[in-house]
Order: sequence, then structure tokens, then C-alpha cells
Amino acid sequence: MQGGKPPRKPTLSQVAQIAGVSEITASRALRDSASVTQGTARKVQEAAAQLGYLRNRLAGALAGGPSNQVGVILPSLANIVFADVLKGLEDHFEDAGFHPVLGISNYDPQREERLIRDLMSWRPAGLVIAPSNSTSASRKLLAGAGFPVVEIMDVDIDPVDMCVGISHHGAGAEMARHLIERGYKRFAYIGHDIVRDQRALTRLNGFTATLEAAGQSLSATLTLDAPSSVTLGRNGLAQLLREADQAPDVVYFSNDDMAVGGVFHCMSENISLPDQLAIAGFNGLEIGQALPVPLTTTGSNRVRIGQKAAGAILQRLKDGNTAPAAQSIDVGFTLVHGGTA
Amino acid sequence: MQGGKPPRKPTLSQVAQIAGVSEITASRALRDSASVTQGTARKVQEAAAQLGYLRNRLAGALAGGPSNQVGVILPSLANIVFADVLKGLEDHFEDAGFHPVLGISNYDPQREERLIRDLMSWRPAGLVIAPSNSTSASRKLLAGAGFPVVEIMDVDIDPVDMCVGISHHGAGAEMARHLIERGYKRFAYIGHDIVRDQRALTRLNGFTATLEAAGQSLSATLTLDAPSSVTLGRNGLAQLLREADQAPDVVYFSNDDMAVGGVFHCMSENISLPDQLAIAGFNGLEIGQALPVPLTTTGSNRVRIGQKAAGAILQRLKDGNTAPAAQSIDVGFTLVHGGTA
DNA sequence: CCATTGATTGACAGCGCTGTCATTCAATGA
DNA sequence: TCATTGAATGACAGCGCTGTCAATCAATGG
Repeated sequence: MQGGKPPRKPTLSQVAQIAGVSEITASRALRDSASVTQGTARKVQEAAAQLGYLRNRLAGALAGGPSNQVGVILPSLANIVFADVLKGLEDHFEDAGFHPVLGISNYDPQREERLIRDLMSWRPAGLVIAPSNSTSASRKLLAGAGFPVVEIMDVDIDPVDMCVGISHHGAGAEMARHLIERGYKRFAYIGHDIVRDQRALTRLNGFTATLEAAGQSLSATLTLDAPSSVTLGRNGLAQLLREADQAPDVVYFSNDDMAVGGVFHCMSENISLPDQLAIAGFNGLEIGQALPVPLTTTGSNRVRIGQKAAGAILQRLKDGNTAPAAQSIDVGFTLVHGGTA
Repeated sequence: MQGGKPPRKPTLSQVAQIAGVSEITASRALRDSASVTQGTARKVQEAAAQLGYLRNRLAGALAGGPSNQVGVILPSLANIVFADVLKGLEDHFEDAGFHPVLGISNYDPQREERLIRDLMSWRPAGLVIAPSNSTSASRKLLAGAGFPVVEIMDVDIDPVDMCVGISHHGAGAEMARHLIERGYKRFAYIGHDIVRDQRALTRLNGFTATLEAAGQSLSATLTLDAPSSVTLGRNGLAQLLREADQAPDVVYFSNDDMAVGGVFHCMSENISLPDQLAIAGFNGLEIGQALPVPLTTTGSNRVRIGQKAAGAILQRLKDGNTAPAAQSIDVGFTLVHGGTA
């Protein structure tokens, strides 16, 4: 950059001129060489190479061509969970030549709404969103999007278009059933910033509903107003044990990060797992399974969710408007029988 | 979607008409309400709201307006390392209203080149790339990009424009120095698919160069032709110990995933760390530090790299063409004195 | 030999917006 | 009072490409 104004990039019309064909023929040759004669295709490609031509998809998309961009809105990247989902999305999008355009909502509905607007203003081919208490304006935007929209993570919702995920209510319920069956009696819960993380709350609801149906209940609940982390879980368990009138015999944590923290507290305090205290988490993270005593938790198939979501978008794009109406894909969860509960 | 053709979205000219102003005034009111009278701004905003107008940035960018998209090319998302980098990028881009457009090269130079073309064809405001043996065509593309380009992860390179990272050669050298100082004599190395992961190779080069300068050398080297993983590291160490004529007293692994696998092998075989065998890794992942005996490793400041890279792009964009020429930002690494070496 | 067919190619118009420059007009000071 | 200034607004043109439909032309069969 010598300070001069940037030299204009070569355009399609220049390529066409050199190749001695019309602009539209050059366009076709470059996009799908099978739609023109072999000779024509070669001439055009040579001209493009000679000029260092680089397609301008801005113009292409504006003129009505397809976009290969897909909006992706996730609440956070601080935690491996959504990185896994993103990986799953990439797995399928990359192969199809699509690119995620990323926005992080930070669990903030207002920010999420702004992101939806922002990403939609690029007229993407589709949108994948892990919703965070979406505003009604957000839902209205998505409903009128005019392209496929997939809401991911949770299937306990009324999707605007499609959704892919698991039943968090069901996951909480299943864990409650497992713990009841194991004979635990004094249940406690330790959670993180649950106002923002709606899905953790849904799990808790499923958990307590099942306890109550079995004539049991939570004897202690601690929710901490901060993002989930190992440290938060460790401190949380310390606090709960300190403050509880009667010690619980099992603690359900809002997720594996928190639960691993709980395990660490037990290790450092010589509380034996699961005899003296049992611990359960959610997600099935690798770290939980790599512990000396593997964590009892619920596997949440995060990568799978991403893959299925990408697949749903691509399928819909291929089918055009003849596609089936709103659908919900449940990838299912699995109870991981570790050694901590 | 009733099967009819998608209804046209409201356009700026419709907004302008309703507001009773010219198109360009409406455009200005919507982009920067301070550039028009308060009253005008209100009228336009009301008209836009009434119509459900959604800005079309495709048209805007084509007409010469700025883009808020930034191409981001990473080799993989399978591993927390690049998820961390992406988080760092997001931290700064999100606040500035920029969005990463993601491409995953899978450590494949050809694929990387295709991605560069693909992302550049959207005329982004900048590009961040963790290079994977970039082809000369790739470098040429980047050199003529006309927007800021940051190559990340490694500063031991000749950057096309800017670069942000650490010296992997230096990191390998530093670990060698540390291990020599500790008195280890029989050094071994276990690595993963090093043909593709060039940076791991650079660390190894720094490591061996330093050993040799001190009159030492690697007594055993095992490189496995697969992506790095805990399992690969575990099996690798088992294989190395089985095949080696003389057992090493310290093993340098290509990264923490691999090294943690090595630690697991030692645990299951009752090999005491670090007396019987010492282990060192690279990255400073949380899991390594959460082990019963924390891993000796090199902290690589991944989130910081992302943040600095985003900052460099944003700064350059603000400064316009008057910006300083090519620069290299070294965020530095830190030796993590764990208990395994 | 001529009508018919399908494959190639091209003309046209316009996607929706913004940079650039010119115009308008009220406010200001000599 | 009139020239001067700066803010607000507008006219114009064009960014680079692709969908649609029409035109062309060689190959085919009756």
C-alpha cells in the first residue's frame, strides 16, 4: 500500500473482453464450466487467470445469485460446548462450500436481536441460532426471513422454522430417575447464571418435576450469579456443604464444568465419591470422563447437533420451497454411567 | 412458506418515499442519524419501522460502503486451541460490530487456497489466517488483497502484511533449556501429524537445536501420522517405551493433548512422574493444569493472539492507508512449571 | 431437402445501495 | 443590507454481476 488509492480489481467484463465472449458467457464459464463449450470455458479461464480475476460475490448475490454464507448465532465461545456445535456445523457446511458468519450473543436477548438484524442484512442462505430468550422482535424477524432458519440446542420449544437439539427437560428428568433408582434421598442442586442460561433452567425443571413425581424433593439449591466454570462449581459445593443444615447425599450440577469443580472440592477435602457424596453433571465433556473417577453425566451430542443443523439447512436449500414444513430433529441424549453417582 | 415466490423485501427507496425524503437522505439517516436533522431522522426511522425495512448490506458494500465482515481461516476446530483463538477474535470484533466469516482449512494448503479465494470474493474488510504451508498462489492473493491481512500463531515467518503470535522455535528452545537445566539426559519426542502441523515441527526444531547446542540430542523420536489426541499420546508413549533400546528419562510431546495422554499411560502403568519419567507438553491447556500432577508445559496465550489480531485489523481500518507498514506482534509464551518435569 | 430440436450464446435490465459533487437555505458578520 | 459560510439535502451515476428471455446454429429425421 503505497498510499495511492487501491487499484480496481479486474472485472468480469474485462475477462469477457479478453476471452472474446459476452459477459454473461464468461460468468457462466466461471461458475459452471459445463454450461458452455469446452473451448469457451478454457478461453475464459485463461483470461481470468491472466488477469488475476477474482469473482465478486457481493455483486453476484445482489443480482440474484445464490449466497454461500450462513449466519450462525451462538451465546458464547468461552466454553467447549458451543465450539463443538460450531465444529459440527463446519463439518457439513465446509464440504458444501458454505461459510458460517459468526455472531456471539453473550446470552443477551437485545444483543441477539441486533445480531439477527445484522446477519440478515447480508442476505445469507440460512441462519442457525442457539436462542437466548429471544425477543418477540427477534422471532418476527426470523419468521419473515425468507430463508431456512434452525434453532438449535433445545427441542422443548416452538420453533420458528426448524429446530435441532435434545430435550433438556427430558435430560434433567432422566438424571433424576437414575439418581432415585440408585437410592439417593437428599438431593441438592448447584447451578450457574440460570437467568441467562435458559436451557440449564429447563433441565432443573425436568429434574425437580421427576423428583416430586416420586415423592422426593430438592433439599438444597444454590444458584450462583456467574457464568459456569470449574472454580464456580468448586466454590459452590464448598458453600453448599458449609451452609446446609443436613448434608445432601447427591448434588446435581448445572453442567460438567461445574460438576468437575465439585469433584475437585471432594478430592481436596477427602470426601469419597460416590459413597460420602455423589455428583452428577451434564454434557459429557471429555474432561469429565478423563477424571480418575469418571463423571456421571448426560452426553449431549453437541457435534451431532451442529451437523444435523447444517444438514437441515442444506437439504432445505436443495429442495427449494417444496420442502416440508417446520420440523424438529431430536438427536437424543445418553446417560453416562460414570463412577461419581 | 406457502410455495409462492418470496415477497420482495422493502427497499430504501420505499422508506424514503414514505418519509418524504430522498433515498440518499434516508440512507444517511439510517446509517448515522447525526448526519441529518433530528426531525428527518425520526421520520425516516418511523417509516423504516413501519415497513419492517431491513438494510441490504450486499448492495451497500457493492456500492462502495464499508463491510463489517472479516474472513477467518483456521486449520481445525477439533481442538480447543483454535476455538480459543476464535474467542479472542470475537472478543474484539463483536464489540466493533464485525463478524468473522469462517473457513476451516483442515491443514490442507490446497483447501486453504480455495478458502482464501472464496472469502476474498466477498470483499471482506480484513482477513485473519492461521496459515498451513500456504501455496505461493495463496501468498500472492493475500499480498494483493487490498485490505489488512493478519497471519496468526507464529511470528517466525515473513508475513505478507501483519502477523501475531509467538515464536514456536523459541518455545521449543526454551523447553529444551528448562529440561537440560533440570538435569535430564535421555530426551525423547512424541509428535503427531507433523507434515501438516508445521508449527509443531518448528517447536521440535527449536528443541533439538538447543539440545545440540548443549551437546545433547534426541535419543528417540516417534511421529505418528494422525491428528493429535489424548489417545494418540497415550499409545505413542506405550509404543516408544516398548521399542526404545534405552528408556528415555524425559519425553517432549508435540502438545498438551498428546502429553496428557502420556500422563495417563504413566498413571495406568504406575510409572512415577517425574522421577521415573518426566513429561512436557505445549499450550498450557486447562486440562493439563487440572491433572493430579499439573503438566509442565508452555503457555501459548491463544485468546490473546486472537484479540491482538482483531485489534490489529481494526486499528488498520481506522487509520486507513496511512497505517504503518508490515508489523509483527509477539504476544510471548510462558514456561509453566508443573510437576511432571 | 426442409422443418424440428436442443445446445450455445447474447441483449437487456436491474438487484439496492452509496460516493461524489452540486444545490439550497438559514444564520452570521461587516 | 448583502456577501459569506456551513449545514442539510438532493441528483446522478454506477458498483459488478446474474436471471430471463430471445436469437443463433449445427445436427437430426422424415
